[in-house]
Amino acid sequence: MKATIYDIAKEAGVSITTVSQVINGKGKISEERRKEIFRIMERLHYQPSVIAAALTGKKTYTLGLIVPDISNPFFAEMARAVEDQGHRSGYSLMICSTDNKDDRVQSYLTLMRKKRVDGIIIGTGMDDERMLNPLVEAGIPIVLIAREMPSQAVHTVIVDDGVGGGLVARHLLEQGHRRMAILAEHPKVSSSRNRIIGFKQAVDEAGMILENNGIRYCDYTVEDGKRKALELLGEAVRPTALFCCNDLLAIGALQAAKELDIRVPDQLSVVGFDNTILASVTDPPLTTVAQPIERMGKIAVDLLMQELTDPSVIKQRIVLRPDLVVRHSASSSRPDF
Amino acid sequence: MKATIYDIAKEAGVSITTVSQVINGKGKISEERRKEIFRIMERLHYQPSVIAAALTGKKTYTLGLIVPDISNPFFAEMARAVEDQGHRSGYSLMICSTDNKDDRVQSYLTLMRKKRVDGIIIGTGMDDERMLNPLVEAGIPIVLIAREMPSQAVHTVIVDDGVGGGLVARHLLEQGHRRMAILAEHPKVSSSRNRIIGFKQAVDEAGMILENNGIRYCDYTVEDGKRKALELLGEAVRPTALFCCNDLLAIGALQAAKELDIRVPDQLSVVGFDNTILASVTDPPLTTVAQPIERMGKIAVDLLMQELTDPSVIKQRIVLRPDLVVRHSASSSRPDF
DNA sequence: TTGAAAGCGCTACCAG
DNA sequence: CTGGTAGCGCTTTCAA
Repeated sequence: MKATIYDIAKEAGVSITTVSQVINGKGKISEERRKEIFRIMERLHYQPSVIAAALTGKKTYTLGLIVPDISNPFFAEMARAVEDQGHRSGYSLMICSTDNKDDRVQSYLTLMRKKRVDGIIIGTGMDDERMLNPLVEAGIPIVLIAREMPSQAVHTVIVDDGVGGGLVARHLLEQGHRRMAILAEHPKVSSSRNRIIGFKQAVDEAGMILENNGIRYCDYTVEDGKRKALELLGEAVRPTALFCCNDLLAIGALQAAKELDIRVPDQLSVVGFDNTILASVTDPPLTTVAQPIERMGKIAVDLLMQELTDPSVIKQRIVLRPDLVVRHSASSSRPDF
Repeated sequence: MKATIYDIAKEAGVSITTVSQVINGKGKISEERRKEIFRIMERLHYQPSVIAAALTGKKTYTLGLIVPDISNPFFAEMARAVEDQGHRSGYSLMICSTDNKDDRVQSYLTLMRKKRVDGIIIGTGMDDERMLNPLVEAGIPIVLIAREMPSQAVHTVIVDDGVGGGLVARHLLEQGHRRMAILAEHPKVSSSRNRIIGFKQAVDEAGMILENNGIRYCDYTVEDGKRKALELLGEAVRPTALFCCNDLLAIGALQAAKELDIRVPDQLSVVGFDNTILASVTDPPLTTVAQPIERMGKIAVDLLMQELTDPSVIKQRIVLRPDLVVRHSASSSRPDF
């Protein structure tokens, strides 16, 4: 059977209290005893049970990360950043992919509560934001990453999506594009919404007009991006530029263009968002907006740690600045095509 | 404060035993009481503590997944498959990225023990395989995925790497390639080793010779793949084909070729391995070997579940067949270049 | 059908 | 410095 704290205590001829203190580096134990006890723990392959410790009112040292899909490079990179930063403070990471389905979100949220995670980082959207209420009321530290939910009093770490959208619009406008369409995520996704708002606003400011039917809402997949891009590019007067609200959609757009024998960037400019590893390997390499995802993950964890230390900290909303990464998928408009 | 089983019991005017039974669907409780108790749990926002349940000798319903890097698409896809299959049986997933560093592997392995996970899926290599001994001795179910460790009596799910290497060799050979070099992972990685062995064997069988200096060992990154490819392609008589032991390295090779103005596939053929999402978006799209990663993740979890149910099950070694996915990065050798 | 009581392994508080 | 003891929230006999 597994060794317990009792076994160690008995073997060392001390009380479990002493052993406990040695494990946690608390109290004052003679150096001699301490060494001896460590030796015995080693010999018996003893591993203190985090479970039992957690039950005693302490922490589980586990953080939950809820995202739409961990196999999506953007969220995978986010997970890595969160994992690393958490690990530095001794926390491990439980990941949950929701596919943006509310029932999965709900089921995972419930699970996190049952498992008593110390904090939750949420990078997924949900139709009904009230799902979070029970957790907030229960005082579980929560931070939203790359998402916003104004209705909830929780920490938030985001990139300024509006600025990002504006960056793209101005870049495209500068190159002479006038007919620009958008491949958006589902309207319920705030980040996507804000990117579009920023984009439109910059277009407005330039005195241009973006036609409404130039927006297509897509699932978070390459396939759907391709499908919707095909629709957009199949129209009589097709756009000369496509702003895609994430890299996956942009890749779909690239594939659609290839299928229609439309050359990128000569005949069509495509801009993505996120700057995942994918953007650097496409043909042509994707011009896209970079989110400082590593930073964001780090900050999200720090916020959690802060709240864990002092539950009364005021909720913060941290907005990072996105950057336009110019590669080769966008160039000047060529009206002659 | 959080509601406990006592609160529910008191509120319902029954004993905690009854509540416990209702929660777990055990014992015989009158339908009436059952309903009433469920109603109260709902009203008090009660969530049974998995922690407490686990302490009582039951399971934690948590699985550990240890990989080199969750932000690497191959492992991210693996994680997703494992997460989904685990979720079906009520398990959640704890992920750990080791960067292939033994001290990180060790630290995570220890952590999993302390957290009493019910099983561990290992997709990372380690220099010292004996690190697993304590876990095996402790009877913790372990399954190796996309890795092998003959020295350990654990379940293993892999793709037949030798066959995969052979597939690549024959494909390249058929197209007339004779000077072929290899971008390999670290020699300690069994999968990479076997791919090379299979590749060489097929070359042998064709009566050809592969020069030894044609192998470069790389870190698991695009950058290093590029660096080593640059070396290989900078030689006096450069290879006409590059077999890369994973897609990341293949992308590095693609980038190196572009930098040297070597056209792929006209002047150089590049073949990858893994068939991650990356392979479908490169320029040109990558010919690569597909591992049925979803299947593998599912099987790995099933094996764990099996062992959890019956610890005496005999350890299995499941070998899946890889497939060559022909895209556009490899074509016939053109000796005139 | 239902309840009382004995832990699970560990921490924290209070004595000594 | 070190030990005793009371739980933490839940499951599991064993009785009733």
